[in-house]
Amino acid sequence: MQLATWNINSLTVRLPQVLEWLAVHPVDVLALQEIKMTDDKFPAAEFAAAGFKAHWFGQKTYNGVALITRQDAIDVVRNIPGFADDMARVITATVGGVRVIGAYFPNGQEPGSDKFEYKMHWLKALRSWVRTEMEQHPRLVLMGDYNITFDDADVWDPIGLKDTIHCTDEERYQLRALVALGLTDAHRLFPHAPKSFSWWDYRDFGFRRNRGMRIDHILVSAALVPLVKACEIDKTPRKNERPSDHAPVLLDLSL
DNA sequence: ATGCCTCAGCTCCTGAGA
Repeated sequence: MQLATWNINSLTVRLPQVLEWLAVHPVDVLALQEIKMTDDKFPAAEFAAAGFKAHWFGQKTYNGVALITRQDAIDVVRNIPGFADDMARVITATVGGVRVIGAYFPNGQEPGSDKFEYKMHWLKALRSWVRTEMEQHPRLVLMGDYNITFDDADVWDPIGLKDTIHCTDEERYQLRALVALGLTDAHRLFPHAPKSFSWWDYRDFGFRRNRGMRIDHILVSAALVPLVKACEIDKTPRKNERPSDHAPVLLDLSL
């Protein structure tokens, strides 16, 4: 079983690239973030023509998430039950016996800002949701754009970016608290080249200079850890003429 | 430096992203 997550920064613009990527990587589950469209605009027919089913949760202009699957997804839940939120950020479903949560974590903009406070509240609500889901689903994957680095190894310039957004102690504490529920960062189960990032700024040739961060993550529950065969960031789509600023992250499971 | 990209939208600028 193969799963992947990709923040595509507008599905309207990136649909051809997503379909092209799926043709090369026919994963069982692809979690998309920042589809940036209302539900009536979602290109379900195009995915169906390519052999994929889809569940989506969008909104106007911003945010929006989807799960693209080869087989049927069941028990679909949108956003975090019990947490009032006008932003479309989370979609959960069961695929092939695995509970999959695809999430677009808030950016937070700047420590101390209202958006940062919202990010902290959202992170606590998500943790509560993941805990609940883990109780019922031993096989669980939480993947998406976390907008948080684990530590300095995930940052191209840890000194210059110290205590800035995605790198603050508060955010990293919340990420560790998620892990403490019994999740494992699949990427770190394997050796990777130093400075393996999943996002690069569009500006100043960020990708060419590898000035990026690893903020897109795949966390797996304990029952899945022995089944993880590989976890890789695919930088190929970032080399497109009009790329997303994020690269997809792939997980290979013995399932 | 409030910018250097990129995208959406009540679109010739602004807000937001990260």
